[in-house]
Amino acid sequence: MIRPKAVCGALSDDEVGRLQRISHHRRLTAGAVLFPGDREPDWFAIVMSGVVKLVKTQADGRQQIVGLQFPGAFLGQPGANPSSLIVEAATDLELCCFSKAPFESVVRDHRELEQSLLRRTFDELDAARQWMFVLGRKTAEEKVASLILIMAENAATLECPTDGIAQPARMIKFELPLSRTEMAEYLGLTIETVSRQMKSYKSQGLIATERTRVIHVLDLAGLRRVAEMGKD
Amino acid sequence: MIRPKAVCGALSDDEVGRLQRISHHRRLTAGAVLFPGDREPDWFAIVMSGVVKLVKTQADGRQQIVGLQFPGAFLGQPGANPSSLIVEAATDLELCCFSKAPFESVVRDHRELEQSLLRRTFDELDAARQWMFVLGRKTAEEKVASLILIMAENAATLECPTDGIAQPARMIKFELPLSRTEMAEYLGLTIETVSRQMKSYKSQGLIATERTRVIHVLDLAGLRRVAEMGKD
DNA sequence: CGGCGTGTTGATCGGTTTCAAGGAAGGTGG
DNA sequence: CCACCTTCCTTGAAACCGATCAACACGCCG
Repeated sequence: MIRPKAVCGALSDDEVGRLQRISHHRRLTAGAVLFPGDREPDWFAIVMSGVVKLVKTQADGRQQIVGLQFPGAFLGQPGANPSSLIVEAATDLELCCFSKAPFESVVRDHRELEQSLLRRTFDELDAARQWMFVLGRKTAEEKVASLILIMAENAATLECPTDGIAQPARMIKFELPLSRTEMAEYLGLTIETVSRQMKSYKSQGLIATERTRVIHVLDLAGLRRVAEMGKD
Repeated sequence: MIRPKAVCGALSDDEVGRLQRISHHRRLTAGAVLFPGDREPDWFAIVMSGVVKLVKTQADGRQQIVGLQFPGAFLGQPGANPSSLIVEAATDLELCCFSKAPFESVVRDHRELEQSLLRRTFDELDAARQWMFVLGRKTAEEKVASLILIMAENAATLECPTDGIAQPARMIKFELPLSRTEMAEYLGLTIETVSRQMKSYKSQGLIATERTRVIHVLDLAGLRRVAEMGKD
């Protein structure tokens, strides 16, 4: 259940009911574009399952993924200036969608929702800044490890919502929601460098892989160490 | 006058009056630490003049500036989870400060203020993501040019609040609020690389400098071109 | 004058990109 | 079921950009 993680976690049951009445469920397949980024979106959504990527592109074709949205995340910025951001399904997706006008009217009637939105946006901002550190100051080796850790953390909280990745004993195994290309676009690297780093972790016994997309984290502490300070 | 740019731009005169009654003016000198980042701040502020830097640091000493706050910006995140961010005066500063409890009570009574805060935070998030593109995908040459452009834009809007940097004819001259070290920390580069790029722009006739801190932008369009796609 | 902080310049090194080729997985049609 | 194709990923060699190391210049202040 993802309600407690989503914006609606701040609401009472009957308020959630009102939201549900104006919501509609939607399924999308990987690669689908939710918001093309060139016009004002007229709807919002909560991610129920799957992963969404936020992409900045430049005329010459360079792309940078500037955010990933996991289940529980809110898509769209009610009342904000439009931002040129392409929002795309990284995996198959389940969404809980709201049309612009009805949702905004619910927000008007429920201040807690707006506050929840503000808190969530502060968290997003913090995550973005954390990632700016990764982009600006970490080596390729540290970057790729950092990304795997984020994915592992997400996978762990999805399976076991209470305690995240805390308990050390459990085996961590999950499917990467990103292709090598997407990993590179998130990390500010090339796919070749990503590939080489993955190989290096494998030979160090930190991870193992199945079919390139399924990751076993064999040495979580070791991976953390690498993500923080490279091979030293 | 910076009121229209700040959060209080959304308020009526007497509401601004109420804010003013709970505010106190503060001056700080460059280098002063506003929030050390290790404990919950118990106050907020609006930047009246000067530039504030937001810094992420790691145990091994690596630092990344993850945001700059210019006049009109709001400091602090009412109701957010604490984030480990060091907030520091890049230049001498004038602030309009609010204690936590009184400000939050004004926010409770004035929803427009909260909405304004949300909109502002969406804008911050957008700026952070824009900068993630710079950090992840731009070359050193493009990075430094991008930074100079941001500074120029800010300087222009400060002098002439109405129209930003639009008019092409006017001479743009301003003092850099950042040292070479800080520029490097914002760009994910070393000071040497920043220095070399500046030299290169000078020899290309894009900029001129006085005493290393005062910049004349001689060819704004050229600088924009370089910031977007390097020397091609 | 000498010392210190800040910025510049030069030489060299190394990590990452680039370029190029090969391999594995999955889908399609015969 | 297999040949073929396409896409994604891996691997290798070479080139290059930015980092590192080191020395020097400049302004400032005691």
